[in-house]
Amino acid sequence: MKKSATNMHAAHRRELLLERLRTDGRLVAKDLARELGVSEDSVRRDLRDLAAAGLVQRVYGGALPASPAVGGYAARQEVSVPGKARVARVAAGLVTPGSTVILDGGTTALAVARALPADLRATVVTHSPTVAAALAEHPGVEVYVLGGRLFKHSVVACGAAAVEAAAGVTADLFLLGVTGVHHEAGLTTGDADEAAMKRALAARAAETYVLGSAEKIGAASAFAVLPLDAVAGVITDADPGGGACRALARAGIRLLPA
Amino acid sequence: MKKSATNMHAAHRRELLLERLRTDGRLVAKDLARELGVSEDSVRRDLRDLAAAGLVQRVYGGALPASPAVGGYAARQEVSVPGKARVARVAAGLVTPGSTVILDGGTTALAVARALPADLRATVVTHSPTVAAALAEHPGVEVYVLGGRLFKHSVVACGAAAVEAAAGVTADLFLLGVTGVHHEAGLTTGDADEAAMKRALAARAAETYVLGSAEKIGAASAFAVLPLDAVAGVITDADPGGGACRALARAGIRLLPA
DNA sequence: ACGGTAGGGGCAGAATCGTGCAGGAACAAG
DNA sequence: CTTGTTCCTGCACGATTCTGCCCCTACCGT
Repeated sequence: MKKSATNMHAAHRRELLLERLRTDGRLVAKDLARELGVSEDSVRRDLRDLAAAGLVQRVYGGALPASPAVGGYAARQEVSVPGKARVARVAAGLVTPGSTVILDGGTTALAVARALPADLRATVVTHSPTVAAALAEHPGVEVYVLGGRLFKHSVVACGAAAVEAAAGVTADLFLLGVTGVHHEAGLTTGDADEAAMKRALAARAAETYVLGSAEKIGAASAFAVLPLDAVAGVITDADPGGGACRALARAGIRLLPA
Repeated sequence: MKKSATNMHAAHRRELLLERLRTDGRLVAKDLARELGVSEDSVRRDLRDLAAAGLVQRVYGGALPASPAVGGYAARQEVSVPGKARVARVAAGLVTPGSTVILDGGTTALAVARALPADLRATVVTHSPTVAAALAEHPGVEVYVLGGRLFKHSVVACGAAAVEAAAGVTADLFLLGVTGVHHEAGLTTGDADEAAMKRALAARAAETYVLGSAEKIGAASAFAVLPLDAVAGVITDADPGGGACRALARAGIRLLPA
């Protein structure tokens, strides 16, 4: 059962590699090995063959798109921000095998779902249909969807029913996506119901980490989700020396570089 | 095992394989053998013949779509069967403005979601994250997602929690997707939990219509969902003069041509 | 220059493939 | 109703492919 899914066929794995290349703009052999659940040798072999076929350009430690144009047309539905992928990869590393994780909605959380190792055995709770659909690809991950009224803008379940459903959950970790991480305004988002939902989720997890790609740092939206000191840390690819980051550091926030 | 389901002819099984390929984006010989109840050798032979016919691309351990372009993530949600689109259009026409509709999971239901008029004002309840995400594009549709454990194969919420969540819903119409519409076996699907969920949804709607594209008519899967006389009708693009359709008509089933 | 890391090749085990063979069911002809 | 044919299916066997690990060499960063 899990055998067949773990035992990814070479051809299919290469399809994934190419798709991944379009998404991230580059391929790192080490990460790929971990996330696909195969040895680095196999990834190396795949990259070698793909390079031989002219589909990728081999570089030390990984591969790049064969032609610069190939990497560009990725923007089908999401902005291919490499920083977001890095944040997602670090966040995925926080997920301990066997643990229960609440995964927020939004494009960054979706990237986290895709960055989870293919053979990871864990339980993921999410109120995002999009994230849930993505996790259907991970045979070892038990997925629980929280139901409720769908908030169309970010495609997540919100409202009283969703908050109530969240109350029945207990998790080790919550990976929270926001639109603003500000040293005074704290963590903010653009919708009141969404903020309440995120708050309810945070209350059900032992630890909360914020997915804070660079463009979020120093920004503030309309509705407060949580104060900064309510979370265990912020995962970000922003320049640690930048003003916004220093302000956060002064506020005693733990920053995890991505 | 039930003879009729196990003893399916090779031709029919290949139809299932092709549909499965469109759904999953890949075919794994081992899984197929287990799920279809035949030996791996037979699956291998089918894959070999399909590859010879140019319908699939053979790879080690399974098969991929013949054209690499249709194998990606996007194609997985694409409904490439024209008949399915016709069924979906007819089904979408059954949705009255202002009414409340329960929409099932699966590729056909997804096609229905996309076939709904862009300016439709209605309420849609679904246990499919994929369908919910698609409906986020419809600003006039109020979407309620039913939560629960995610059944990975068809990407729908199932289990006790989902059934319980469904109990709180009252709808005018339920558009039900199944894998088999058989004059004796009734409406069937491939998973027991999924069958229970569909049953729970049918109980909450005043009327149930079945999304029965041609390849489903006359087929039977392992688990019974409902008897044929429990539904108001079957929407299908199958030949009304065909044997399977005539058998259904003899059973008193209302067939809506698509 | 040196330690650490990545790449290439070989090797053994495991999984998969292709083929031949025999049993059984469906079907047509007698 | 019986018989012969055809097709499908499952099992067994050898051939092929894939994978992970080892070792050695080449390259990168300090």
